[in-house]
Formats: sequence, C-alpha cells, structure tokens
Amino acid sequence: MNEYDSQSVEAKWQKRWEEERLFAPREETTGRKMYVLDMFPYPSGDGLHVGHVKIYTAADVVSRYLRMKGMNVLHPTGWDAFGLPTENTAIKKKVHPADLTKQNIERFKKQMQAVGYSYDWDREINTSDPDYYRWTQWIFIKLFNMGLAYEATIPINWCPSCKTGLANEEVEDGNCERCGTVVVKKPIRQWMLKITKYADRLLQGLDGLDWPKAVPEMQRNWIGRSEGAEVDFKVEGTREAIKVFTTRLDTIYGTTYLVLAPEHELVLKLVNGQMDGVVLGNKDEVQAYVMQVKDRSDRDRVADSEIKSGVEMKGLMVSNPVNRQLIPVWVADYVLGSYGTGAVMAVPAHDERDFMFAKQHQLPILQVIQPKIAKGNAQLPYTGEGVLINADEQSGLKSEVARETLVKVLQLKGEGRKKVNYFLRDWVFSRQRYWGEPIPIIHCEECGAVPVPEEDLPVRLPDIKEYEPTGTGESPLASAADWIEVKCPNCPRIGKRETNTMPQWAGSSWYWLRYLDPTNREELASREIMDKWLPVDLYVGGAEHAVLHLLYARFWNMALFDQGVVAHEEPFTRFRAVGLLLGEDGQKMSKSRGNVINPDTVISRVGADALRVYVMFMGPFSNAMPWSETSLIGVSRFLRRVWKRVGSLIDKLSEQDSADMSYVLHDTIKRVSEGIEQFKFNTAVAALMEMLNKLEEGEGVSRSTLEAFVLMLAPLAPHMAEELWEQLGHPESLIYRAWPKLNQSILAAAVKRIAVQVNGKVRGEIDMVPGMAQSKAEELARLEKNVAKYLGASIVKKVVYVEGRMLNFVVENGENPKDETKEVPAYRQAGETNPKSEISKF
RNA sequence: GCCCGGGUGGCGGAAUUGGCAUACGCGCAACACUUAAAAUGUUGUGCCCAAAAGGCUUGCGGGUUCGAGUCCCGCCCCGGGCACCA
Repeated sequence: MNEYDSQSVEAKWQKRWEEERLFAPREETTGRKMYVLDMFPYPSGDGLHVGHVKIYTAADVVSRYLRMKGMNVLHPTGWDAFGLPTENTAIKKKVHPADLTKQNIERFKKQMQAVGYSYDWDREINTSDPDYYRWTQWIFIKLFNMGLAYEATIPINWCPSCKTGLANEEVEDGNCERCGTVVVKKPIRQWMLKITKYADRLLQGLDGLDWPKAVPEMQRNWIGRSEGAEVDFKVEGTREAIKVFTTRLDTIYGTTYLVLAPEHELVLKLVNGQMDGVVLGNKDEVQAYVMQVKDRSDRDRVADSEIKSGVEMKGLMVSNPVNRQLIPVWVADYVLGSYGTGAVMAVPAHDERDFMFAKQHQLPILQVIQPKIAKGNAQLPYTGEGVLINADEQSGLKSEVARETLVKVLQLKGEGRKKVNYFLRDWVFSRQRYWGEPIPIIHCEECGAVPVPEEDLPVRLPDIKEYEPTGTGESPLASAADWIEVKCPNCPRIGKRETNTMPQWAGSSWYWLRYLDPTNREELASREIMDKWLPVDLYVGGAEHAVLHLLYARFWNMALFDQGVVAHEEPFTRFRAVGLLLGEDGQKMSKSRGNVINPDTVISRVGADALRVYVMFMGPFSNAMPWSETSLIGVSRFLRRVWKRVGSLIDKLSEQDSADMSYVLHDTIKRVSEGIEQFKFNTAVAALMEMLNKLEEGEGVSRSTLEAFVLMLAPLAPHMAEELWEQLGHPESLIYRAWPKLNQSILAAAVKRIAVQVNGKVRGEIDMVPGMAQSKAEELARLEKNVAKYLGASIVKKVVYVEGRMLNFVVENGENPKDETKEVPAYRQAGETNPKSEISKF
C-alpha cells in the first residue's frame, strides 16, 4: 500500500462532500432531530485560530457521530461579521469595512473547509448582510414596542480609545474588554435594553440547563440577586425621607449614621439650596468633595478601599424609624450611586466598610448583635448571625427572625418594605461607531422616537466616506446628512434617523434561529420550522462568553418567547465550554509573543485528520492546554499506522473474529461511543489506539470488525476513513453508514482476570468465567501459590466476592494489626450496613 | 474577601463512579535496520532496593469501609470568576 498522502485524499473527499451536499439534514431519517451548534466565528483579519479548530472539531465529531447513529442532524455555521476590530483595520488600511469583511470571510471559509467540517453550507449566514440584519432590527423594534428598549442620558462606561460607550459586561477590571484602555464615566444619550426586567427569569432558567457548572454560577453572580428591605429614614425638619436598602434589617438599631453616594439626588439638591427646611452648614465643603470624586474612574474609587473618604452633611439629620433616634448623614464614595437607592444605613459594628469608615471619621459604633456562642465579647465588626441586644423590645430575638419581624413592623408604619435588588444593570445598547446595525428609530420633534415601519426594513448602513469614530459621543453616521433626514412615519414632519449603531452582540443574540430558515423574506424564520428544530440540543463554544453572549442570547430568546415568536424560553439545552488552547510556551497565543499556531501550516504538514485527532486527544475538552508539537507528531504517527495496518489487513481477513478480537471490538464500540457522547474525546481516541494495537498483534480479524474500526474512526479522521472505506469496496460515502452496534452480551460473557486479595492487598489473580460461584472462585484462588502463602493457617473471618471484579479474604491474624485492635461497630454486629454510608440508602 | 473548578509518574492524562491506580499518548533508555543520522520497528520505563522477595505511592493530616484517587471532617497549594453590591 502507498504512503498516505493527506493532501490529495483530503482534497478529494472535501470536494465530494460538497458536490453531493451530504451535510444537509435528512428529513427521511427516522431518528430524532439534533441541532448541533458551535459559536460562529468573528472573521478577523488574523484568520482561523487553532482555538476555533478545537471547538469546531468537537462539534463536528459529535455531528458526524449522530448522523451515523441515524439522527437527523442540523449543523450550520456563519459569520459574526459586524464589530470593532474589522472597522479599526479598515480605517488603518483605508478600505471599506464591508470589503474587508468579505475578504476575511473568504479566507475563513477556505480554512474551515480545509479542516473538513460537516457544515450545511447552504445555510451560511452573515450578520452584516442587510437580509440578515433586517431581522436584527425587526427584533429591536419588537423590544422597543414591548417597552424593553429606551433612551437615557446617564453616565456610562466610555472607552476613550475605541471612542464608544460600553456595556457593563464589556468592562473587565475597569478596562475595555477589547483594547484594555481604562474606561471612564461619560454621560451621553444611550439606547438601553431593560434586561433587568428579566433578572429573575434569567436566574430561574439556569436551574434546568445542562451547562458546565461554572457558567450558570457566573451568570448567577452577575445577576447578583439579593433579598432585603427598603427603609425610609425621615429627614428632620421636612416631609421627605431617604430610602436605604439593606439585607441586614436586624442590625438597624446599630445605625449610627447614614451615607449618601455622591451621585445621590439629595446631595445635589442640598448643595443648590433647593430643599425647604434644611440648610447645609458646609455647602462648599460638600460641593468640593462631590466635584473631586466625580472625576475618579470606578477603578480609582475601588483601588484603595482601605481608605474611605467622606464628608458630613452638617445640618442634615434623619430619624431611625425603629426608635426615632436622630442620626447624622454623610456623603462618601464608598457608597455607589448605581446600586440600591444610592444610600445606606451605616452599622459600623456589623459591617466591615462602615466599621472602617466610622473608625476613620470618629463615628460611634454600637453593637446590636451578640454571637450565639458568646465567647466573651465579639470582635467587631461582627458580620455573622446572632441574638439582638440594645434593641428595645426586639432584644433577645435571633437575627434571622428579627429581620422578618422588623420588616412587618415597618410595613405597618409605612416606613419599610421587602425589596429585592440586583447587581445586573440595564444593557447599554448603542455604540458610537460605524460598523454595526443601524438602530431603526426615527427621531421626530413632534412624535419623539418612532420605530421605522416594518416594511421599510432594513435600514441600510449608508455608504459613507468618513466612518472614523468622532469621539464626541456622536456616531460617524451623523455626518451622512441625506441618509439622516427622513419623513416621520407618524406625521408629515421631517425627522432624523438614529445614528448610533448596535453592539457586536446584537447579531449573535438570535443567529441560531436564522439558520433554520436563512432565506425567508417574510419572517425571521418560519414558526413551523422553528418548532421542529428548537431548542439547540448541543452548543459548543468559549466560556469567555459566559456573561456576555450567553446572557444576552438568553435574554433575547425570552423576549421573543414572550412575543410568541419562539416556543422555548431557553435557547440552548446543553452547552459545553472549550478550554483555552495555549501556545507551546504555556502562554496565551498572540502575535506579539510569536507563539501562534496556524492551522493551515499544520494541515499542510500532517493533514487535517491529524490536526483534528490531535486537538481531540490532547486532553479533556474543557481543560486549558498548551500546544504540543511532539504530541501532534504522535497522533500523526497513529494515523499512518492505521493506514498501513488497515491496508495490509484487507487481504488477510478471516471468516470470523477470534474471541479475543470480538471482545476488543465491542469494548471499543462502547468506549468510543461513550467518549463522544460525554465529550471525553481523548478517551475515545485512546480506545481506537488500543484497538489498532490489537489489530497489529492479531490474526483472526473479520471484515466486519475491520470495517467497524474504520467507521469508528470516521467522526474523528473523516478523510482517511472515507478513503479506507472506499478501499474496503464501498463506493458510497460512509457519512450515513450505521454506527457499529454494541453487543453487551459479548462483553458480559468474556472471561476476566480478577484480583485476589488477602486483607485488601492483591496477592494473586484468577480467571473468572461469568456466573462463577463464590465457592468455585475461592477454590481457584486458594490454589494460587502466593494467595495460599498469605492465607497460611490463619482463620478466614470473611470473604468478599464481587463477580467480575475481585475476591478478598479477610483473615484474622497478625497480618493486619488493625483487625485485632479495632472494635466491631454495633451496626456491624447487628448485620446491618453502616448507617452513614451511601450504600445503606439503597 | 466571596463564589466556582482542580491537585494522580519526567509531561498531557485514564480509572466502568467504592473493587488489580498509573490505560492511551509523549518523553527517556537499550536493541534492530543504516556507513551515519532521520524515519521505522522491538523491548523496557511510578518510586525505594544491586537484583529477587518485599515495601511504598493519587497535595497534607485524620475518619468511614473487607477495600478509598473516588465518600466524610480539617488543612495546604494552583487555576478561573466576581469584588466597597450595603
């Protein structure tokens, strides 16, 4: 047989798969539908990354496996084509982002096809295509009509380098997620999406998902639900009250002062002298403090949390609703304007931040919770639960109980109520950049913000000359004068188009729906088709999107569900996250480090199959893993051996398998199937390697066994498998050939070598025929020289026999000193199992 | 600080979920082929001991069990996420 030529074999099969359109779903199959989705790539100028290859190969292996299992598989891909990097490169190279995107897509597509992915390319979508973003805009209008999209002028995160506003989710550690520049606060007019309205449902939906544990956990933390109470502290001398939020209402008797965030509206009012009944004694001081704090970025504000600055608002006093005590009010930037009510009741004895602040500003500290197990005096601040002291009639109550009691008391007086707060903020949805979906809104002096009528969609991105970001908070679209001016849909006036564009995340927040019906011009997708295919059965991608794409997509899907567009609330039933593929030096791959592995080079050197099998074999799918050149060579060696061995066996096949070979086959079927189903691809590959080792040793290989081996290789190394399949005399592709059938009884009937232990230590082995009685096994075991030696003349207290596993003689003598000294527990004497053990439950 | 995930040979890792720890691969060593090297093949390869016999070994310490990498309690270390969220 010839040396394997990966280049020509791979080209041959890729061409054939494409010509025969083999990867479209097969409606005639009787198996269930399976929607296998991977996160579509952003077609950057860098080309396909081997990290993509790891994700896409996993999804491809599963898709190919499921087809062979007789299921109707939908496996599409497309392009997440709007976004900043392309726009930035386009500006630098002085080309249009659309042209650049087109080039990048062409390159990506070629690269992806070279790996041999089984996508149904007839469903390819592109988020920057007007026929696609028309529906992104359509959804936006739905959200607008549902009251979920609104305009607001608030201080938002602004990246001075990208010259655009960002969502909270796009800020990492105070830096822009894209470029790493320190984010500043900038008040500009924004479109916001009311994701907070879905906070509870986004939280609840997580419970039913088959996702890696960490991802729902991250979303839970991000949503940050906390239950507590809102309490009104009346401002002395006025009818007004300051609302605070607390999760520890039980500590309210220990409130020795109140703190307002510098952004709190009352601060501004008092500085301007606009409040009747209160005159600030230190107006200038307060104003100076607020001004000073305003310029600090969030990161600076948090940077030195040990030092808590603040100023007392002299002349402002509030009364504690539980005991009418008058307490002072401070303004300090350790309280955030954007969470809760922007004001807190400070309980220095039971909150670390309040404690620090009180110490630094000499404010009184009053303990009101006594730890339950009182070891003298509690170390303050004490933040645990306990019993109330110094709390009038509530003294003696447990803190958990006091929270409930006090909220009822305050509720009766109308001065407090239960309240749930979230860390989640509304989604800042507009970007002051060119390369994104235009927001389909027309501003009319008379009618306000009016959605573009459905029949006028899409609102096309105008072709303009100057699309560099302005940096002023205006989008570059603002310069497209004749595009902007448009008749108001509601009245005869001339209105102005919205010039902000949507963020990168918009197009990917619903793309899995469009694959189902990519050319539909009437609807985003036909309801009938959606009902057939949704939800997505398997989603594969990066965990870095845990609180970005995966949260946004769930939100949009829920909103579409509420509109009756889709039938499921959750879009992705099962999600699997890839582990990062690092450079050989263990560092993240980057051009500047020079450790980037290019898939094209790997394919030309060892072939696509070797690349595929390698990324599957390198370790558990979810582990971060450095690239290893030697392991890649190892895998390519394995494939060469497969080629040679299968080729030479074709002429030497036996009528029947040897018993040994038949066991190996079914053991391999089991392990490869389970490996693929459970995303343990490394063990699936290992099983195939072991089977090859057996094929190399053995005579007694039947045609069907050899064919089964080739079929099991097919999802992982499809090109070589097809070529071998053809050489085995099958002219048609193996894509829809049935997966080898597992015969459990062959595994069960096999003779096994089992361990014989004496007091838990292995002293010998015996051959165990299935169904062998314990007495027979014991008899065989005693014949083993080494076993006999250890048994000696000692008394056998007990024999533990697990069929097919092991045989253990428990003997009573000096061999295991533990036995002599140990007391036999009561439950054992009674012949019962350990009540603490798991086993006793069954 | 809080919340997840994880510690198994020189390295990546496997272990039917409580039943022969170290499968598979890499690396290394010896041998074969070769003038030589590469490639390929064969054999060996957890640690201690010259070897056999034997003993030890899944981050550390305890416990449950006939039997623990796996279960329970307490610590240590590494990775990730969030972080003045009241």
